[in-house]
Amino acid sequence: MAAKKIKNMEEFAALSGISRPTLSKFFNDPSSVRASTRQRIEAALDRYDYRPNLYAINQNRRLTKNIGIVVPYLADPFFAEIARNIEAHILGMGYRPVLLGSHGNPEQEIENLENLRLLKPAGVLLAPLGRTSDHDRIAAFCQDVPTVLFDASVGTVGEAFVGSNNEQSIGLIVDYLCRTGEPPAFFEMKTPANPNAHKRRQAYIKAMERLNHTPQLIQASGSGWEFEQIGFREGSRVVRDRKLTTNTILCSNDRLAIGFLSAAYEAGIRVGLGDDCTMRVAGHDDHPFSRYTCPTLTTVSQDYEAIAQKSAETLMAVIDADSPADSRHETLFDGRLVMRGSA
Amino acid sequence: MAAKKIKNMEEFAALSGISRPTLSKFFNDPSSVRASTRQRIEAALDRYDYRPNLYAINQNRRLTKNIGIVVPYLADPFFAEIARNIEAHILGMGYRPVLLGSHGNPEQEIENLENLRLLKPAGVLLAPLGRTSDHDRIAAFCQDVPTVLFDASVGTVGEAFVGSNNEQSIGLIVDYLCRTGEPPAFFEMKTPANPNAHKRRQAYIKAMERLNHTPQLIQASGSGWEFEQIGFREGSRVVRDRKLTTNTILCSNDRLAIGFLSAAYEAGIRVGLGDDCTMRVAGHDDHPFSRYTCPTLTTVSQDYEAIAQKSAETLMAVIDADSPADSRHETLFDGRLVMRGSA
DNA sequence: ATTATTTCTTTACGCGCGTAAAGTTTATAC
DNA sequence: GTATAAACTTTACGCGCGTAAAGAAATAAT
Repeated sequence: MAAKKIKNMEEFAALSGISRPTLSKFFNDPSSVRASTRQRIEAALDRYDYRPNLYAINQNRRLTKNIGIVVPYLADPFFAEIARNIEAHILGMGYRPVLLGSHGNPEQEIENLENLRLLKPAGVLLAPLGRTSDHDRIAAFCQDVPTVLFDASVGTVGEAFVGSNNEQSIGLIVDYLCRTGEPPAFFEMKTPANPNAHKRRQAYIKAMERLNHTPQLIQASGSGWEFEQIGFREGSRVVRDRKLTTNTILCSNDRLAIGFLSAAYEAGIRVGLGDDCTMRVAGHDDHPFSRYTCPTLTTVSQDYEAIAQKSAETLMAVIDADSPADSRHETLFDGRLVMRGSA
Repeated sequence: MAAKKIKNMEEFAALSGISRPTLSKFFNDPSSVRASTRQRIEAALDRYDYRPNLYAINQNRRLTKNIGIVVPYLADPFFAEIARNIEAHILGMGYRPVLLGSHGNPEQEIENLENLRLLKPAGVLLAPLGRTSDHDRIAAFCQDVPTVLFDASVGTVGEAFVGSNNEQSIGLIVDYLCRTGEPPAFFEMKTPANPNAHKRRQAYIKAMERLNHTPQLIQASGSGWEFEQIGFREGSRVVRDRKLTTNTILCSNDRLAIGFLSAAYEAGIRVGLGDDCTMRVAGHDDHPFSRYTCPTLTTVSQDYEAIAQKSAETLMAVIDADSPADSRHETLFDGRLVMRGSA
């Protein structure tokens, strides 16, 4: 990599002794040129250090090699983690990931999509906000850009959906909790930001009825994405009132559970399985922090890596098919029980 | 916003009755055209729904309106939160934030910078990995692109640095801990990923000596960015061995403290200020989760918003000056003591 | 060696926009 | 009302690359 600064492909062609159209072919797909010329180009490349102008490349392309990734909330380690996994897969497939967070804001979500549109992406992986999303505009976007939804769905929008099987996973942990102690009450938000919450509530009710128990819902007020705070506030109320008919709480997600555990601790209530414990708490998602709560949180894991990989693969399939698919494909991954100290 | 799809600015010019060069001026700066024509354009804009092609715009510009934001680890809520704040400021200044995470990987960090280079950004806000960063290549990047470092510095690289005043903040909490109980031991990583860690260690030693106490370092082995895990592992060892000559632990950062608290809980040691407590633990950063630990974590807050705002403003100043500054400006924000339950 | 095939070079045009130059219209000043 | 400045229109070129077409060169097949 010498000092020489190279302005454009023309100049690099002159210096490397390869015609510009051939270079252009090479940069679009190195395997599309003869092995011998490829070597010559690569040799020249580390002598002269040239990289094609990104804007000029994409100007004429109808579609770029960009893949948009949109998640509802980047400061939530769950999404940060899944985004990280997806990024890696996108890169591995020779595409450029562009990561955007919606900050829990529907308008930001739409703006992210509109900004992505300007990038002429080959496709988009979208984890929508859910209930608060602007459904129509998301649908319109999916019409124009190949889009795979993950984590949460918005109606039947998008070419495909990859998520977790809430019925299975909630059933799993309800079974476990009932088998090992009192049947759980279900702790959730009254107006949850995420559509998975609805499915989880229904799955909870179904599982409880299957086991001949009466479902009991605890619904926290509050909105937004400060789940821990909501879990803490409502959790404090719950343990103070002592109106519960059970000592076991199943939280709709781990972040609520983290807040709940904190509230229980502050109230001097010992949570867990020990003899001195008076309460059990379980969560859902296997959030990165759930192994460091006090006590450590029993939960159902979502397979981040599997969801990431399947999402990326599905999008690639849609892009390669390039005609809008005749059917909308749904992939739901089963959860796995993660037994820790809290239940 | 009618159906009509518009191909390019030429076409929009014809439909709106405004010449293309004037439109070009408008899109680059709406206030640069007469108010009356501006209204005509805006009226046409929501009749026809046209947006200039991003790639064509940027092709001829030497610099774009892009601002790169690079953080070492997006799955760390601290960085996610600060990135979120910075993004908002960048947008408010009429620029386009491009957020990239380095996943704790120095090569990824360099690749992020190289990718940013292709975007011809007006400037970059970089929170470097620190010790493991490729200093030379970061320095080379800063030579070409106006860059402001934040959170952690790399030598004296970059046009400016915005961070926190570790000497003040560590001094603050050491003072507090000594005033209210036994002087703290300092819990940190032996080979910390972050250069702030070194400054904090030195600040701790200095503060202890100032108060005529003997510094005591507890250094956890392990590398990477799984701080909670390292804090948990080493914390378990510390509370098991009982070699400590003090009941008070000051952790180099909140994530270590979170792991430590979890270890203490598992070991049945009560942490906090109550009569039944045998240990105090404090952290540093006011991490988003530190208010939900058990007990809640006493710490020193970094002013996320102030750091974000100052970083963005400083970068703008550097960009507007457009000549490399004659001096490197450092801004250090003081920490604020956040008293919670753990110490 | 001859033919067929692949890969390359040469030449040329277009993408959508920035932007400069020269001339024309509109607003502001007197 | 005229003079002057500001803002606009018209015209034209360039940016760096994708890509098509035609011919030359290198490789593979016979």
